[in-house]
Amino acid sequence: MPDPDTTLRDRLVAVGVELVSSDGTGALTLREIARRAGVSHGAPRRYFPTHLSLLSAIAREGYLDLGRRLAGLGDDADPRAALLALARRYLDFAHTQRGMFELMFRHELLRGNQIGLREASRELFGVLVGLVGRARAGVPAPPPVVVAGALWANLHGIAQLWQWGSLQMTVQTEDVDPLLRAALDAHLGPA
Amino acid sequence: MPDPDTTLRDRLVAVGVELVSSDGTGALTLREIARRAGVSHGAPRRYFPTHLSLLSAIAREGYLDLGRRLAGLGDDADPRAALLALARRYLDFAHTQRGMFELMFRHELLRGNQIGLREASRELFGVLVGLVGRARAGVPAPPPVVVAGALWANLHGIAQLWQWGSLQMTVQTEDVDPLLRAALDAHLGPA
DNA sequence: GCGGCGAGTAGACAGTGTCTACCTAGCTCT
DNA sequence: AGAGCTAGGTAGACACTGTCTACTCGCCGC
Repeated sequence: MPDPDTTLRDRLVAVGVELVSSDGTGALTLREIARRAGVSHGAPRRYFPTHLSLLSAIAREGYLDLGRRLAGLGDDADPRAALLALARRYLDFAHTQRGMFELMFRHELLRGNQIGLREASRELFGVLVGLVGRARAGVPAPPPVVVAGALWANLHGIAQLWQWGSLQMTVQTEDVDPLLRAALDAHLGPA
Repeated sequence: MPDPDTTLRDRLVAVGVELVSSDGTGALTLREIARRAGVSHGAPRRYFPTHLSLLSAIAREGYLDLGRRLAGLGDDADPRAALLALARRYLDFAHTQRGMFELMFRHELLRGNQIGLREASRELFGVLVGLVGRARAGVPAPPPVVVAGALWANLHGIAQLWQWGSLQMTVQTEDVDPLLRAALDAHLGPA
């Protein structure tokens, strides 16, 4: 049911977001998106020169969503608790929004910086660096930016490996929380 | 130049390995592989019922390769040095074998356990657990298997994020080594 | 000698992304 | 008011993809 009040550009992106959520990344065909938006398969070309650019716009929506979910955590009084909350939300996003998460970190999309990932993740990373700095106040080395980088990588790796069951098989535990806590303790030092 | 001495099955996989190395995952078309193997596009079907199963066989080769590169590290006298070497080789593999690395961790391939990833990674993980256990001898908690899991995830995350430049942009450093050392120190405790 | 069969060919089919020619409603300008 | 232009979309072609099916050919055991 196409809403005539919104522009086709927005409708295409919205349809894509819904489609990747319900049917996964494999369903994100240019023609299928156009079909669900109620236009011919040539119409998207007016707004997106290539299929990849449309996918990028959809992925961008995912970054905005993730950013919204992690917003406001930087001001928490207890930086350590905030980091744990951030980690959980990150994992939860990866789990509940599988398709979108997969799309967001596709190599083809990120190469060439088609989407505003640079800006989106820089902001997100800034929050992380701030929290890490406060959580490790007084610890001289390594600098917060390095610890934050390693922590982000850790978080992302856990999300990735956990998602397809590689970790469940080796690490015998039914939820990620112990792993998350271990990672946080490791990077931030003992509580 | 098809070698008539090897079976078509092996030739297809070999061609795929070469192709993904030179032209990336996008070039791994069923028809192109068949073309380079010197057979018609229907021939692979005799050995691989579906395109995905052929890709899985190719990815499997990647796991074997990675396993070979990490082999022998478990016996090192200094477990910490061995872990650093392992981390570097893992990163080096991800960097020099981009296409293969990307292929190996595709969701579609891993879902359904088409390839022998379970076995391959379990063995690899065993080495990791052993090294972690020795490096943290005397430390009671958390158990080595959890630390190893977190460490593996960290390693993988660094490889992934580093590969597409997300980390270079935020963490301002030209090589990964500081990040690797920071991660190792974090998970293993101070040297 | 011959039937069966493993191994590969050839073609059809639906579906894809891209490109190009076309159409058409709505606007501006005289 | 009427001509012309253009943004926004249609329709079809093209080369390509993965899958499926009918077929052919050479080699084996009997």
